[in-house]
Amino acid sequence: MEKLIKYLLQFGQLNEQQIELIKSKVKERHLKKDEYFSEAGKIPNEVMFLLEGVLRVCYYNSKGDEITKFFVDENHLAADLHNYSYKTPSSEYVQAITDCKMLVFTREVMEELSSTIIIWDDIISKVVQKGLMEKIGKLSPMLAEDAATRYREFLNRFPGLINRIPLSYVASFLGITQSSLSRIRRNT
Amino acid sequence: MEKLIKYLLQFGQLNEQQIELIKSKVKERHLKKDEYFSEAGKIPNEVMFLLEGVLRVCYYNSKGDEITKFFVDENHLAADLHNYSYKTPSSEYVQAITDCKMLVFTREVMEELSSTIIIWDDIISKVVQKGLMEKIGKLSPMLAEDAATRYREFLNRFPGLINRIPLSYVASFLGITQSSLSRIRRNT
DNA sequence: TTCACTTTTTGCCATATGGCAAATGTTTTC
DNA sequence: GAAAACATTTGCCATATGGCAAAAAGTGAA
Repeated sequence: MEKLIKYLLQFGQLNEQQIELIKSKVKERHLKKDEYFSEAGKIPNEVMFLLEGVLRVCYYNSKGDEITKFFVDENHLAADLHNYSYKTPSSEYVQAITDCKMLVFTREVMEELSSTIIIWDDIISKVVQKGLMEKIGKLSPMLAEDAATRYREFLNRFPGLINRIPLSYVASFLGITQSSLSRIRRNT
Repeated sequence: MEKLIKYLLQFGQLNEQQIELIKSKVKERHLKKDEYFSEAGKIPNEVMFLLEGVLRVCYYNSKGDEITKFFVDENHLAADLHNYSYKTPSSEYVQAITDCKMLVFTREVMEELSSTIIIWDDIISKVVQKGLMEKIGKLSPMLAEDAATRYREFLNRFPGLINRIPLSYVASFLGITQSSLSRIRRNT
């Protein structure tokens, strides 16, 4: 829980009372490997801060292949922001790749914190902005490189992840097949 | 100028006086085709709202090829947010692809508006958030598709752009060579 | 340890894309 | 309108990646 508070304090000041309020509202949740945090087709009503473990965000592409769109690692806030905001059904699902421990804010809690803590919306919007910029930073250089370079980029941008998750997920994130990734790894 | 105000009002209320202040501070700028809005290596000190024309955001990848990272079209706010915020030199440059008309906020103006208009930061942060989400929406599905599908996606996501810009830029945005793009277009 | 199961690597060949240079088409300039 | 400059397409062949199936390696349970 302290991790979350420390994280939030980077983005704005909170007094003791506010911190206590946040702590009292947020719920801890555990997911086993392969369990789902959220499913496609449902309206996302939660925002989550990942304490331990790794998640993947997935969808099905036009060929019907399951694609790993993004990985979420520790100490990051995660939500399907677009669909959370507009209350529209998500087209992606979020699955635990390893056992996970997370803190969950329901929509009600978010709204309550928003109306109680004057600076809450401001903090969240900074958190979101930073998260989105990081995400773009990770995605954007991917397109213009060949697969081997994208793999090296992945190793740099998600350090430590490679040994914790199946290669098939990494391959689909990189936009190549698992066998191609395997061949790339051989020559590295 | 009205376009800008209309755009901003989507994100928050502004009274007449505030609108006049904004209008008085913002500067209109024109760029001819191929002129630069900003250059790599410099700290970005401006935020811009594109009224007319198309811009491209570019950088050089690891092989030294010039890559078009993104296109900016009309009625969008654009800035190298990360480097603007942290006052670090940009690694990308922004070039007009067609003649452009834009409204420019200097850093001083942004700061002045921020301290004068109570809701300014809030509006800007919403604008930025929406812009980042749109950008991710355009980038993210790109990796998992083959080049022909990416091209069709491009046509959908940037309607009307294809006839206004050189194919070489589109090719580098799609992560393929110009000749491959040409072959894809032949079979469409 | 052995067995069943999952993950990763490999082989084989098909297809997609790259690289380069020439040909063709288009736009600009004088 | 002709020449020059630029943009796009095409041909040729090399290389990268895909698709599929089998082999190999790794993992966990009994």
